[in-house]
Amino acid sequence: MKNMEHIRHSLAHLLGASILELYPGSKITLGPAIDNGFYYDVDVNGKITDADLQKIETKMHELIKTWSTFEKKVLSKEEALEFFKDNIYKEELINAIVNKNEDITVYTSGNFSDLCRGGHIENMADIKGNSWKLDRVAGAYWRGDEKNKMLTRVYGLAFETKEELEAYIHQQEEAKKRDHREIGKKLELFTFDEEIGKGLTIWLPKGNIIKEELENWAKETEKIWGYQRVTTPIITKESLFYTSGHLPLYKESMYAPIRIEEENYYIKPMNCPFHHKVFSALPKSYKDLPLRLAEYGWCHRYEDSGSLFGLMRVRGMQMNDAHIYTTHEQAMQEFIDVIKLHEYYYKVLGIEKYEMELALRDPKKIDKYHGEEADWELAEKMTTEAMKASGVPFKIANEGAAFYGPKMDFQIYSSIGRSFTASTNQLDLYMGKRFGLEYTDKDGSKKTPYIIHRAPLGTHERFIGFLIEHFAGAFPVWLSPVQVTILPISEHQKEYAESIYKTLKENNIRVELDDSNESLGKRIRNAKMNKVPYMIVIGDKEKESNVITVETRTDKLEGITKESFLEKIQKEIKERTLN
RNA sequence: GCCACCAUAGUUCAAUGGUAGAACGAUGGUAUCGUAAACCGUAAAUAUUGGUUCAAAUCCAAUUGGUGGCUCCA
Repeated sequence: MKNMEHIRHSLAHLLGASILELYPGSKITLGPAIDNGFYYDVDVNGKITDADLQKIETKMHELIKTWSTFEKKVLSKEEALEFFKDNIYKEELINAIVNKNEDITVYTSGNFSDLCRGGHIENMADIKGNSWKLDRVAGAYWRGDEKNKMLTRVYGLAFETKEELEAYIHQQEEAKKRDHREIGKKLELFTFDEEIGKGLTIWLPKGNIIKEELENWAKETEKIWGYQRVTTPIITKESLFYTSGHLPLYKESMYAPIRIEEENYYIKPMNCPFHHKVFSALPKSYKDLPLRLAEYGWCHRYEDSGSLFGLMRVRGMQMNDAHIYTTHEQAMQEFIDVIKLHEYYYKVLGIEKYEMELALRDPKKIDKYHGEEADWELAEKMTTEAMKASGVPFKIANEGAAFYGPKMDFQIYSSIGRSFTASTNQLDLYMGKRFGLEYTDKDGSKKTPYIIHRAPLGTHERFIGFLIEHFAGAFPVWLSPVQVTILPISEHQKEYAESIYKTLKENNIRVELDDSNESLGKRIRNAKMNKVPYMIVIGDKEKESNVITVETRTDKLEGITKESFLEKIQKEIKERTLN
């Protein structure tokens, strides 16, 4: 794919050149190749909107005819600064190159020269005219820093052939059909309301079934895995968040305080400090550890309005949260157990291919992290070893650690390709000290527990958003809002249909009897569009033979009795079988 | 939050600055039907506020909400 990268990079040059011609006085900055094409970030003299893309594309087609190869030239710092004298961005880049003691190279094709490390196609004529197109306009901060000026980024798609480009575009369109926002609307799972507020989910009855099923599963599982449930308030006096250290760091993403009786109360953005208070409520012995405290805590975060995204990024969220307080000796095993718990959950949900990311400290933001160096080193060592011991595939990221400790994240990608953290498992050697938590060890000495923060099912908002896309709305039986639809062909079979409905209903199956005034074909269509896993059509044949025909999403089970169907579906629900 | 764009029945879409329409859905009725849309009728909308104009869904501004990115993040 080296060649593809060269093509994309060359096209970025062409894009930069075209923008300069159409918008004289603009300052071009950086234009790399990316996974599906290329972009160029420009400080535009004027304004580029989506409607202008065609114009730029036309210019590119015009210019490419005058380009052939890229000529390389090495410049001295002075020459380079002179060459790019009106461009402060290039000036910054040149100084950075000089600081790294690298050559300053400029590549020229046609009458366009750009500061560039190299990596171009040999001959521009080899790029097929219909294998690329401009895609969209976006904003991007210079050097990715929000304190800097926002530049205009023009994205382009580029592939080796026209067919590949079309296939990519087609695939993107298909992916959009899985978008949880679309499916959520069609299947009536959730909604938002302007008057209630941005990012505050309204779970409709059908979506709420999924949420509750997931919750029940987690409660059942955590009980088996030795967790105890607690309930803590959603608001607290501000001092709690000073104790935790969250307030100075996260104030911006917390809802403003409620002032009452001359005190400030905050709505909690996370549950941790509350669980620490549960720990310290009663004296603890090493015999009490590991102590696993779980809660479906209601958290609210005032996220930037621009970053909200369907269910994947919301302002109000219910987290599958728990904190595990351990002795120093137990911490590693507990961390591994949480990884195993993740594996169990993913297996049941049919999530087979995944890679965990172990987020360590970012050396560039070392000030962000609290606590002692020795604890950090230990925590990073322990988590790395635990990951290895677990056998779960993972990669290390030297960024993204929480301010109190390293974390293992499960990254998911939305149907349109955005990435999110779905689950998390964090080792914290710091907060225990901060909250003055202690337990009495065997020898009578007081020790600070280590804390594991974990949410294998993340927030249910995001996790269900992910599951909607994962299953494309066709949930396994146990999660399906409607599990069975019964369709009597005509009024003549209504009574028999009702008896089957009653049997299933009495056995806690989410069954619907659709005897509405519509044609059978229409009612079947409705059931299929609603992704109902089982459909039972009742006609005279069934009524007389006292058996039923059950259709799954893919199969047809003929002539089974309602008793054996009930047994089958109950088993599938109990075992949370995928289908 | 920042850059760009978008906003018409519940939904998906129409409508040169000059009478807001359709389909599905909802609802009332007719047909009682064997595997992905039966037929007839009814109700229902220009996000909000202000401005330009003889006249605004259409032009302008602000607000609200959404979309694609950037930054941030479960």
